[in-house]
Amino acid sequence: MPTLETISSIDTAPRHPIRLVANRTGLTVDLIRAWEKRYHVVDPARSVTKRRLYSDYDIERLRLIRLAKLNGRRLVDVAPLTLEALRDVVSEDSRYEAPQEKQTEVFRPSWTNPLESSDTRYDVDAMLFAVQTMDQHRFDQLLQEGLVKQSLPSYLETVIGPLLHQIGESTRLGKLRIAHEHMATAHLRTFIGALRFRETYTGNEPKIVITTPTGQLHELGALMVAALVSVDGWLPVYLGPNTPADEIVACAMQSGARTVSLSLTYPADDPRIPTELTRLRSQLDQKIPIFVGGSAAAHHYDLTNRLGLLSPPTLDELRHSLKMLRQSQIGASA
Amino acid sequence: MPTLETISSIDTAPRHPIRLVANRTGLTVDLIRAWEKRYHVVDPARSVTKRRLYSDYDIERLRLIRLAKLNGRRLVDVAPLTLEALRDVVSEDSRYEAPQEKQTEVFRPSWTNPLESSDTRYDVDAMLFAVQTMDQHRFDQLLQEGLVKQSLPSYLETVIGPLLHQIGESTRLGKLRIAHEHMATAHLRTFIGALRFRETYTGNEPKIVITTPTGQLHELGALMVAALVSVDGWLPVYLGPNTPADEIVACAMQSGARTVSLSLTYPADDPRIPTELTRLRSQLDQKIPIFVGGSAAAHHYDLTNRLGLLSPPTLDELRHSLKMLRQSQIGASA
DNA sequence: ATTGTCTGGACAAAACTAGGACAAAATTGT
DNA sequence: ACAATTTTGTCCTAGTTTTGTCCAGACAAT
Repeated sequence: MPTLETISSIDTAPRHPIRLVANRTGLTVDLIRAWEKRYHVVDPARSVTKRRLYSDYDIERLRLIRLAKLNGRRLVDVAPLTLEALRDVVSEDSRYEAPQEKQTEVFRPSWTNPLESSDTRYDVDAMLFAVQTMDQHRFDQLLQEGLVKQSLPSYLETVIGPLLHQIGESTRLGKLRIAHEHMATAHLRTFIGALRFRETYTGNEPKIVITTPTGQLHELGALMVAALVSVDGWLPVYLGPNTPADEIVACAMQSGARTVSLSLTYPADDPRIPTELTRLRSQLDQKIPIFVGGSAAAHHYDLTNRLGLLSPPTLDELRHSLKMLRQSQIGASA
Repeated sequence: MPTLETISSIDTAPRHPIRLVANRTGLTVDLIRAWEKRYHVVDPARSVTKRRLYSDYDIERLRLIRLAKLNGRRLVDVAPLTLEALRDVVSEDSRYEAPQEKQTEVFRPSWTNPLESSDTRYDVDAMLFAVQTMDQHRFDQLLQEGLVKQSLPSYLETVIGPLLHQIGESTRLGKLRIAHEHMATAHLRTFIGALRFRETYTGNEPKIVITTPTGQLHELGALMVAALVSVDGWLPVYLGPNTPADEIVACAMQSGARTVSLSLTYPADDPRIPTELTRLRSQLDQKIPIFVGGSAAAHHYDLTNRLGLLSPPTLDELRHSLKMLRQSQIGASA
């Protein structure tokens, strides 16, 4: 069984000099010594000539204590804790607020430079094949791999979007069974749903209500939007599919959302769409813009135009519009 | 499980410095002190050097008072309230346009289960409260916290199950809006969906097809089963909701599944249920047992009995049946 | 011989406390 | 509608505690 052990076994053999510990933990050499002197945070072994020798265990502890301090803990309180207790404390704290240390954006290539289309087409084909053979593990693996190759926005636009389209088409043409489509959809629902929790939230983000109107049961488009906007510092209030206009209004008011985004896919000509959109626009504060997207949005161009709804043709344009909106509304903070 | 603590009701032990409280509540340090000075909003313990030390209880109070203020309450009015009274106030406010009168005991559930400890009831209450106030972050946090306190199976049975039930009931009674239910459902869909990926798979697990039959659109019950069985070494082939019998059969055959599990919730008396179940049983290899569960399974007791379907009344019994099944088939094949 | 680590102590910056000042915002009175 | 009053968030000062950095002289490592 090929597993990588990270948690349980940490080497307690003392061997690292203090300089290395400083580099790994982000603390200064002086500080490590001061902590030891004052609070016995660690008790490193010594070489024959009294040099401090730290174990991996010590390093992990120091790392965690530093994080705990960033979250507002006092050294006195965390110093005597065991490694496990420290882990608990840090993870508890991190659930409340984003860690002060912003993640380095090294691995986020610009979304203006998406991968070669041939690459992504290959990816999508491989995914379709995994679906067809009901190889869930492979499917998941491909999804994960595709994600690390590029930024989340471009991934959504160049991989997930086309994949959804292909799955729909293939099912319609009989290349995939309904069961295949179901499995893929269920899997993607979990996968995309988890994407927005890759971001950390501070609580100050402007909110955006995301859903689909009554009659629209396909939620993956809306979910993609939720993942997308969370990258740009919005907090999605995601309601799933099939939400009546009244409820969207109530939700927007209660949550204090700045805007609303709807996704339309199937059926494209559902007669409830005009009714619901009209109702929504009339009941919602005029200062709150409404975005309409999805493959069926084009069918309602006249309507959205007349109601003053915004329908950016691509996810990229949606992002751009949201950025503009955010800049124009720098104001009250709770 | 390193340390199991009695965190269930809020800890009153003073230990947090003011900085951490500020981080968690979103208030400034100055403000916390000002509130204490003027209205004795909290009365933190002191360290030997007069530093303020706050308890979790204090933090929760401050959090709620902040929410109450955001809803327009005056500090004078809310300052002397107890935690419970504060909850009621905030909950009432957050209902936005509440024409209904004194339903102050909103979330003292009439529904009680002897197996359920007061701990988990408290958890579920807190979750419902988070849903009602549309505090997604808090909701997620509570879900995560609840999970680390116990094993996944018991968590599903004692927390998630009752939570789903309560959300359904509260919505039916008008205590929650549809928007609240949607938000909670969407969030839980992501959360529960991710649970089964906590397990590692070797590829040798027996497979189980999990879905709901045509007409049953609620998938969370089925998803819970998927998470549950993955703990016991099954590989769920999860198809989402609303799968026709033919497709279930095709999926079971292609994937080589050993068994099938269906979840029935709403509508309980859908006429398609007997049709679909009968069709499924007749087309599927008789050696493959079919499990039927969910709150509506009881409505079809006669039918399931007649068809030879298994309907374990609890998740625990389902687990047990699956274990038996697995043992008997391992013996038979090897 | 140069560089790094050790101990112990000194010192400065940051964080906290108490009390109070002040202005913006909300509420009340006219 | 306007002014007076109250409420509320922020800021200031001055003294204390906590925490990070620096220094000096001795010794060790390369």
